[in-house]
Amino acid sequence: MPFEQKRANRPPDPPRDATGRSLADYPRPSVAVDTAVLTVPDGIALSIVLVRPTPDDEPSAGGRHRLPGTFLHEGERLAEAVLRSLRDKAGVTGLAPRQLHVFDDPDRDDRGRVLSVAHVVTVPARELAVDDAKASLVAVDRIPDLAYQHDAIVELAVAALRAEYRSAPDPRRLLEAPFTLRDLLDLHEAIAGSPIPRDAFRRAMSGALVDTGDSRRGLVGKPARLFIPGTWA
Amino acid sequence: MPFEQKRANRPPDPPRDATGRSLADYPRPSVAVDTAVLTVPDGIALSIVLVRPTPDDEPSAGGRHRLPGTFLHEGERLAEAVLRSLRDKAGVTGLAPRQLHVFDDPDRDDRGRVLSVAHVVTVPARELAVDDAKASLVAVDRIPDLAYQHDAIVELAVAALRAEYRSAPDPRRLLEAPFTLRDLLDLHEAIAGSPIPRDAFRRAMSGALVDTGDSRRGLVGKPARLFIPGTWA
DNA sequence: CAAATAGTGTCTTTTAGACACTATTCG
DNA sequence: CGAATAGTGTCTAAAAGACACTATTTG
Repeated sequence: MPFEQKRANRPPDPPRDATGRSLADYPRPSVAVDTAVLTVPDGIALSIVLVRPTPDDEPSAGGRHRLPGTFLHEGERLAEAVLRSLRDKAGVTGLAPRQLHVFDDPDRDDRGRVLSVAHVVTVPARELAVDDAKASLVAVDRIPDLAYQHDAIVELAVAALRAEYRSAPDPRRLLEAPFTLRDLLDLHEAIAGSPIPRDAFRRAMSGALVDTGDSRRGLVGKPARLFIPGTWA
Repeated sequence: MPFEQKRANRPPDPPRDATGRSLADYPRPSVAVDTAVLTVPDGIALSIVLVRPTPDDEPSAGGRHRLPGTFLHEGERLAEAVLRSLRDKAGVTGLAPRQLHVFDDPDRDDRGRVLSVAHVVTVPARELAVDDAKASLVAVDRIPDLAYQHDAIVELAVAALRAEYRSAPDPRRLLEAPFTLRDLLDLHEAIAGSPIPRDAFRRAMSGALVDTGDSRRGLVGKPARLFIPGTWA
């Protein structure tokens, strides 16, 4: 590829600053986004989308799974890049990616200096359509060894989600309202990864929920009341 | 400046990836670091280092104060860039910068696309030597309007520090050990920005402190026992 | 009716704040 | 001694877990 052709893909040279230096004088690393896509498919296990290894991967990936990611395009916001990278692997829209951390290890990628901005998004299972040829859904306590130090991102993502769910009933709207307290308890136990006492949970949540007055019948037993999240979650 | 000379400052072209595309084909934004340097000078007010406006600043700075920052150099880690940017403005070493957030607004800087990675560092007042010609120390509840949306960074930095000090006596080693419980209380009140009940604080902290057996005499009153932080803080 | 699930009442433990008290120093 | 600061004991209120009980459904 001739040099001038490559150059055409670069952003135009920015104006000089007051000291006479252009921003082009500073080295510019490539910037990537990598995203932990979290969901709770069956009310049982907190799970994450992993992209299957492909022959196209660089050697440093070592045939391991990785998180979905992409390079930042020109003029693009980080959140936009995250959503773009997820459209093909899982038909999801309307998400709010949250930043976790910038990984800046110079030797993380074979292909040169790449800064990776790790993100987390949370998706209701009903809205997640994973392309099984490209990716798979794996419970977070069954994660294999990942490429590009993506294991660290998974840890940060899970910790961030757990922290959010400690202070509100359903801050990421994983449940379709209205829901029963049992639905909510199952969700919280899946996210926390540990059992939560039933009655204490009930009272802790009741202040943040609005009783719709309706009920839902199960297979057996007393019908459960249906709630919607209160005003502040 | 001739074109070839500018190019010499750029990083060497990285190798191609498996799809035949070079990383140079992706646009590469400039990357900056901006840092909230927090300290508690007199045991009274949580304060931050602000860089005075200079005639060299770009128009978008609007003559306002800003946080210390710099552009990322070639092959440099983000934390290294943070420490380098602080060496001249405040003679500090041995700090552990923590990332807060990446600001990616495309219009944030006049000079082109700049990603800014916000950081926070916490410095004991005794180790901070602010060059008064370049910067000043301002209490966080007296912050003027800042350039480059740096106000948002200050808020994140203060919130991060407050969260840290809610769970440990002195996680950032702002006090020189050994210290009295009064020293520690004053520090916590300065960071929290609100009064803390004396006796409850005492009992909450006692489990995380080790009594040295020594005391320190004040101007009047009973001498206070001296403590050092326990093993896990 | 029994089994299963939903929901409540009450006890205890823990924690934090309120408040009053004791202890030791300086002038 | 009084003023000032350091440190403790105890009461109360709020929150959380343990546990047992009641309530309502299906089969």
